Amino acid sequence: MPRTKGSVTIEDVARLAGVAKGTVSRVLNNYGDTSAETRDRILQAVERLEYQPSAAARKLKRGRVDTLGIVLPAGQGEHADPFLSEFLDGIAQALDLSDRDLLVTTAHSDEHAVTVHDRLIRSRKVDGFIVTRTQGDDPRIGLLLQRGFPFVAHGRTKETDFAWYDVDNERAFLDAVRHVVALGHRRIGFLGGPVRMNFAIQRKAGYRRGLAEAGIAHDPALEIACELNEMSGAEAARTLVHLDEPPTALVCVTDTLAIGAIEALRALGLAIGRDVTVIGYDGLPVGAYIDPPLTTFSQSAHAAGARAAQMLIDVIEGVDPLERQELVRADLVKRASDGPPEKTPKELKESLAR
Amino acid sequence: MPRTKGSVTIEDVARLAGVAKGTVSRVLNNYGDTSAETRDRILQAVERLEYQPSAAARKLKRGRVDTLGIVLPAGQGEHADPFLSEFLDGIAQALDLSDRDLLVTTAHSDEHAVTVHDRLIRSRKVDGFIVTRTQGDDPRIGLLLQRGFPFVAHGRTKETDFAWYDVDNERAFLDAVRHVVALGHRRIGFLGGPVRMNFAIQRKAGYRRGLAEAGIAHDPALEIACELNEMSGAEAARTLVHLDEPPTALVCVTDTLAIGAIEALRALGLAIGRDVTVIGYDGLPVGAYIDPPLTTFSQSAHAAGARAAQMLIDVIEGVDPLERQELVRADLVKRASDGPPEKTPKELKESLAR
DNA sequence: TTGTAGGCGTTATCAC
DNA sequence: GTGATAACGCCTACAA
Repeated sequence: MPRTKGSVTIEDVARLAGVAKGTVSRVLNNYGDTSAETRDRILQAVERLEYQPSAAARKLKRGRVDTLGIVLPAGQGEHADPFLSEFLDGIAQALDLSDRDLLVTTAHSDEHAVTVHDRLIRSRKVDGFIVTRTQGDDPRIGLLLQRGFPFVAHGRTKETDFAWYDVDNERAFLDAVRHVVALGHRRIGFLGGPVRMNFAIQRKAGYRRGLAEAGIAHDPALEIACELNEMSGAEAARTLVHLDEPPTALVCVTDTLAIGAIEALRALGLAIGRDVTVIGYDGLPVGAYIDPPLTTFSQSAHAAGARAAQMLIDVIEGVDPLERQELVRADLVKRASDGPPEKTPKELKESLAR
Repeated sequence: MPRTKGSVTIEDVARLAGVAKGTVSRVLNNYGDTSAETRDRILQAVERLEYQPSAAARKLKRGRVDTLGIVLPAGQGEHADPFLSEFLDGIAQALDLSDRDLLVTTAHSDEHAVTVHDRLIRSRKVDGFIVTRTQGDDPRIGLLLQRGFPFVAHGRTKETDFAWYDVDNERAFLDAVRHVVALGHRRIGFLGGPVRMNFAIQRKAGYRRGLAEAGIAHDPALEIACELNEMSGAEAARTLVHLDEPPTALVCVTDTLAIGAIEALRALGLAIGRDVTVIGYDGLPVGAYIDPPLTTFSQSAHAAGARAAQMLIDVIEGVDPLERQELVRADLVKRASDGPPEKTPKELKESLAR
């Protein structure tokens, strides 16, 4: 039976240093009222025994565990979400600087996610949560607000009275449309996301604003709501390109959709960046390795994770959540999947007919 | 009604049920010596108050936290390792079934990794570790063995007296060489990994065995040790292809290297799968989206994570670690980056000279 | 400046 | 069967 081998307690340290455990505790927590001499003696004992306070005992007394929690969507069909990996890495990096750790759990549905958050709160395993992929009306956030439990959301929701870190989605898609319009496109398709996702709503708004700004009439046929996987993107691209007046540019709500679209269009013999322009969003590393390399908007998942973690730490330490709301811009990463339209929609249509 | 403040304790439940807290505890831990009547009354109170035991207090008494730990390499240069993401997802899935959680930390060097493991052990935040990317001589495993702390390694080391889950790396690379030999290749390059990594050593052994089996003389110039990123793979590919007698097939120790190699070779105007065959290893989803889709060996990182987690749980619960050692096979995932050589090495060389 | 003691929420060992 | 009560390891008033 593997058991925790004789872990050193504060008692051991006290004995070795010849003081009471209370004194050891005070030194370790920087009360500053201990004499330099005993202080040194205690620290030396700590060093020698390699003493570290038990997280559990400490928690019991102080009510903090120095652990942040995150509940991820369980991997759908073996494919881990690359955005989340980078986001996690960013969190871990920020935590490393603050001697805190990250508890990771997964959930396979919205209700399950709420259950898991609740369990973690009640078992007091974490001090706060980072919530990702927020929805317009998010039950997790509802729970957290109701419980008064610290958290930071990556992305806003309808209600916004809490701490969040978000990308200016609307602005990014406005910029995307401006970009393709500047290239000469007038017929611009939009591969959107599930309507319950808040970011999908915001990005669609940006797309429409871009059209309006350029004086292009909005055509509902050019907007498709997709699931967030390649297949869905491929399907949507095929649908759009077979319209009577197909778009010469596709603005996609995520890189994953864009990659699926590119796959499908190439299979139809179209030259990406010349026959059809495709623009993604996320700045995933994968994007650089597909053919042609994907032009996209990048929000640095890594930076987002790191910043969200730090914001959460602040909130846990008592900062007003409303003082921790940050909106950042996504930047265009110009690669090779965009370019001036070499065909009119009509010519595009004809080239497919052959 | 769940109150926002002051979490429910066992005391609250006891009071509501009109019993002593000891009794509540016994019911909750299935001692089975309680009368059916009080049992029901207690469970009802638990339900009503939505009581959940405090993990910290429980830990203090029982010495278990129901939390597994993993220390990941900190993301190098913004690129999260896709293998690890899937591995994590597998762990999470297994844990979901057992009401345990996963504590994730990162380390930016080998020594740091040891420090972090040590800190986690001493602060008793986890019951055991999953160790990934083992090295031939691994300091983390040294520490864990010395401390007598439960762990499972994904990959073996020199010493193998502990629980591990590993892929038969040698066999996979033997198979890889057999595969390209069967296609007609005789000049076969090897993009290896850092020599301290155990899997790199094993894969190289498989490669050499494959050559020997086919009666092909081993040429040291065809073997290159790379770092595990695209750039390194690209560089190695360029070096090999510019040899006097370049290889017509490249067997790569990871998909990441293979992807880098493909990038570089395509940039030189070579047709992958015809001029040069490239084979990877890992079965990363990305591989399916590059051009051409990467032929690779798949070990299902997801399955590995799930299995490793379950093995660790077994070990924590007292199973002899030596009874938890598993070797699995990696299977060839045939896509389109391999094929019969259309050029001899000499012709390949000439086509590059132009 | 330092020692003593009570309590955080559980579980386990006693009595009854 | 069930109720007290003593730990578990730490922090922190309070006393000395």
